[in-house]
Amino acid sequence: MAQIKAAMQDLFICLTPEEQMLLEDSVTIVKLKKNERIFCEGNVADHVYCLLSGKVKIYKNGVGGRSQTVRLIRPIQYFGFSSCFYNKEQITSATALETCLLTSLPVPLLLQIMEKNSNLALFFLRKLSEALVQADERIVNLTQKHIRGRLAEALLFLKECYGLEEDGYTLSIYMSREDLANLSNMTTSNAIRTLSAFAAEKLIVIDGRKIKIIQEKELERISKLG
Amino acid sequence: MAQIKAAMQDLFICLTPEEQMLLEDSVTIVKLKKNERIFCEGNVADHVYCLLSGKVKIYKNGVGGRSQTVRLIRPIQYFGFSSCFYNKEQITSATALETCLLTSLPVPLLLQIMEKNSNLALFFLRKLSEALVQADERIVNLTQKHIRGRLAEALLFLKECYGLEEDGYTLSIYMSREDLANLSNMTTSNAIRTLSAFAAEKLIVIDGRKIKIIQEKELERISKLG
DNA sequence: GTATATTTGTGTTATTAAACATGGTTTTTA
DNA sequence: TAAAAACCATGTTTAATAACACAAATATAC
Repeated sequence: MAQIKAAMQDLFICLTPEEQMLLEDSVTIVKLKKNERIFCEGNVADHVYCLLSGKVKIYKNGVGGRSQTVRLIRPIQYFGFSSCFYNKEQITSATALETCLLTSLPVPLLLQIMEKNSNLALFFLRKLSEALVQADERIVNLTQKHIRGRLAEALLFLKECYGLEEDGYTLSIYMSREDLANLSNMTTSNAIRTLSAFAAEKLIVIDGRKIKIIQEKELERISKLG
Repeated sequence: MAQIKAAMQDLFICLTPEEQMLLEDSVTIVKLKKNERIFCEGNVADHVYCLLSGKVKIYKNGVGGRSQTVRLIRPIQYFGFSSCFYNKEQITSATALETCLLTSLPVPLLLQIMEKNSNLALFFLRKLSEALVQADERIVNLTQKHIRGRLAEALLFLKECYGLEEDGYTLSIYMSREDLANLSNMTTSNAIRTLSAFAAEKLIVIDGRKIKIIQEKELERISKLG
């Protein structure tokens, strides 16, 4: 528990000692296997989640069962809170991309604390702001850029979000081509094809699911240009 | 001022009488002409706006100067707040679609009040939640639906957002085809063409910029199907 | 009220990306 | 370990949409 409090210190420092104890008592912690679902569209949105380790994708199923990843979660990020304070239902789904350690906080308790303690409300206000800013950026990137631009953007985003391995080149997330396609709003075929094209142009090196970013500047150029 | 307080009562009832007075003193009210800009990308985000009358579009300029409308604002909606609590800069632009009456609230004061009064923080928490839920929906709608689906969706959204005229058919917003295209993520040509197609299919009636929704059910079907 | 600019409408062409097909890999599992 | 499943790769075809061009209609400015 001390470790969890340490990890979630940004949240816990908003609280009084009494509130901290209240929250500690009702936080549950879960270990998830790869591909396990955390919640899905239509579920009652009665928990806010904090990812302690691992990687999570948030997505929506659109027309024809096509899945669109709306955002990715990295450790010590909160998620699932968008619907809690407005809708009663989740309007997205969340799935573990690899083994994860996850805490869940009950929304009624959070609301109860927020009513007295505005620090906590302000905490989630900032998180929501951040998510909204990123959603707005994403709307434009996904709609206006062409395939190469979207894939370049996605690769740079993966680097930004999850970082690189010790070699300083390899993305530390290994995604299937399908997941990459869902992130970049394209078909799996086109993700594969465009990835091959980038490799042929020596912008990246592909080794199975491992992707090395070689020419980041050029990827940035492609991403900016659209 | 009494009228403004009445219009913004959802916000004012969150406040103590003292806080109400503080806010009243620093609220400014502006009248805007059609096409006047309220803020643009990169501006310091130091105000939250509340639209009292008129219509406002929030948009981003993407690659190649193409503009993408990310959301529309109707009277007694708040906007500009996404960046305030996270970024210091606006990441979108806002322009009046017609003559508007607008109040602006200084962010530092709002934050000052929120620190003591969590009702206000919760108020904006709900607004942000709502905006984020809608942004997530929008990501999927704009990326996965085809042109007819996107335009049908846009028309239904305009009805939902701004309502109809007294005849019960005519959209009460008159947009240029270009604005409609920017809302639906397509070129102006395609907006014109698809609108003509809908008219030929008797789903709508076009009279200049006036659009009558005739077969709403069928538009819903087209929108859902993609 | 006329000239000018902007918007709308429509046809044509070019480009982009999806759909489909097929074969080779790798991973899972029985 | 063998069989099955899932995934990756690539070529071909087809559909969707953007780009371009130009005329007509409308709005705006002087």
